[in-house]
Amino acid sequence: MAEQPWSGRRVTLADVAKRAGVSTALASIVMREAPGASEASRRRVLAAAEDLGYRPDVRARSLASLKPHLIGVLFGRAGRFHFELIDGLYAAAEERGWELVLSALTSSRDEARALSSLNDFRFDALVMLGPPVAEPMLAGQVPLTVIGWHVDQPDVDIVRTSDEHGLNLAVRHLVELGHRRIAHLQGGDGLVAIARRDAYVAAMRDVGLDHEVRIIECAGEDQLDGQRAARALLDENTELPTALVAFNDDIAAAAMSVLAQHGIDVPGDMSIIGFDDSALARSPEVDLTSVQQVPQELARLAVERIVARCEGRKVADREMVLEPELKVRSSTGPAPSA
Amino acid sequence: MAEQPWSGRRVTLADVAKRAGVSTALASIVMREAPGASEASRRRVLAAAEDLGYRPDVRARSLASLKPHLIGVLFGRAGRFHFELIDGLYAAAEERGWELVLSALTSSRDEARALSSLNDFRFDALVMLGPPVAEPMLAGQVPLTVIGWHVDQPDVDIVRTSDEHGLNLAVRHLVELGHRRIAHLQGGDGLVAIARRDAYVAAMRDVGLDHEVRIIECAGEDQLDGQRAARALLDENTELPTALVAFNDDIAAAAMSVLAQHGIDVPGDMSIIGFDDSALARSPEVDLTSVQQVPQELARLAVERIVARCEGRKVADREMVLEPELKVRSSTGPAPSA
DNA sequence: GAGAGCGACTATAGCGCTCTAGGGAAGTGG
DNA sequence: CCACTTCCCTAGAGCGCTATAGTCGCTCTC
Repeated sequence: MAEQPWSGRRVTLADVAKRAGVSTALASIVMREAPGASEASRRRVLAAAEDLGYRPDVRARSLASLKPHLIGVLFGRAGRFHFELIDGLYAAAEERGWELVLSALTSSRDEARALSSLNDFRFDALVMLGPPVAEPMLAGQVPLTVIGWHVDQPDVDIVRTSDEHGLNLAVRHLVELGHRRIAHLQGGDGLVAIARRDAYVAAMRDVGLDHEVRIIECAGEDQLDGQRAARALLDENTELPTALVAFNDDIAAAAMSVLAQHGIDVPGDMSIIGFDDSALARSPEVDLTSVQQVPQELARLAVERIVARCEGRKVADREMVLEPELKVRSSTGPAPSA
Repeated sequence: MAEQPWSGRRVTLADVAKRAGVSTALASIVMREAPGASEASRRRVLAAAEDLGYRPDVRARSLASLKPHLIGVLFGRAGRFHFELIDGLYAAAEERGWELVLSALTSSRDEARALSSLNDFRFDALVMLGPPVAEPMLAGQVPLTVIGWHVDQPDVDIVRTSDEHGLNLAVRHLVELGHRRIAHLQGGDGLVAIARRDAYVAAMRDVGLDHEVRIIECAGEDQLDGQRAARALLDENTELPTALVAFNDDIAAAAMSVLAQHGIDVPGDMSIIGFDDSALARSPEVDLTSVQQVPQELARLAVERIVARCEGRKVADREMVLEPELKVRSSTGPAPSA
């Protein structure tokens, strides 16, 4: 009865076919870039589609097709890094004509819930961005790719930046600058935070500074957490480190500003290194030396491998680890001469 | 109970119908809670569905149905508040058997792009969470609801918290405590920031403190922006305000910690009020007086009104404005006696 | 000249569901 | 006993697309 005023009938494949004077089957062939159409009709169909402003209906397409070309994406509260990952996923998926179906993990919506509602779309592969869990349910039941951390389960594809390599670069950079008392600001007790902490410890051992290992724990990975940790460090009244390697850029920047307020010069008195190389680190006011993660690249690799897997191609290694670079900026400098 | 839902052929309505010994039509009636099934068969079908672990295929359902029961959601980089909105939307939609289709707005994926990919799902209503734009495209073409800010266009439903009322509460609370020099920390130049700033100015006028209006601009709405602004304020070397009303909790908390480091006691020397009443404000270490927004409530109202609109019911007012409460905590106190 | 092969196209059967039209059985009223 | 409901229920036609199995001219080969 109440006719929806906004609903002009949608343009369908049949409309396009009619206008181009071909069958819907042929129009379909053209639209999905399948072989079997002559150049002439290909052009005609494409022109008709363009004229009518035709866009295929994802629901119908994925229903009818054997492979829906749908990637489910599970994400948590998106910090900047996660958000850029999503951005990258969109770009990579679009490039291949795949669609993304997002599902959020919130406090009141756990993994099972988010998954089952995603499942109602019948995706053919799943990407998890977070929150980092050690054992994703569904591992092995569906092609699953985890971006950003390591899981032990087999049958899970992993794409991540090497924390080991990143922290190695950071520590070595500092050592080369003459630092020895290098502390780590750990960002909470999440899987990633632990991995980076362990990587820091390993890196310190590598350069023979086991005995200098010093870990300062933050409650979480936000700026406020970094501030509190930095303040706690100053209050400790022990000998200060000459360099700090933080879990991420937020914490590093927050610590930096606390130090500045206490008259501690960066990098004169203390050097600081972040992680992610986010926009924050790159901003001129902060100008933070940081281990670079390239979310677009991680996303691209993840999609590439999902597509490969869905097409039945064999995938070489289950875990792809990108070796990050260290972006050196003005927050690191020579160790103060004792 | 449930089989492995992700391996092998999926359970369809036909399977459920067969097991229950009824037609798919009847099974469908039961599954979508339509009238026209006896209690006995209703129970039988439900049991069969449960046994098989059946979940309807959203694609097929929304394809076949006249109203897909799909709500498109456009969101930007989600801060805590946005994320809680999404959470609330899920809850409200689920309650009514509707589905959400999320689409992210990123730097490289503008409104048009995000919309057209959403459009491929043929949603029947759209919710925008951000970024706040003054004139959403698609206004009037599709039932559109904007959560959290005001737009002038007709044909757009609006659900938001009253900034006017919120800042009025904040200013009045401070005035009652004896404050006169009340400044505002403006969070960037977004639509919401401007609205809150104007609301602050109006509130000051209301209490006859026009001449005390003082606005401190932050570059954005993050904690770091708040820190910088607070530091700039202290550096100004002018008479300090005795109270600060911030754009949001993040900025307020950041300012608070800067003040603390400068030996300025909160609330002894200066009172601070935030906005959102986020988890941050509620945390015991921060314990910030804040204007409360209830994202779940905003989300619920939005969904309610979308459903109403799609069912052809008339909707009373185009704009719903929730009057927030002020949550008083320990960051506000009597003005220091001059 | 009969078959075979090939490229370009179409007919049509689904995909998993919704929903209208209608069927049969039981209940009601004259 | 025959309408006429009412209540359950089912058949079957789509929704917009994909994909398989053709059809239809051709050219090529022996």
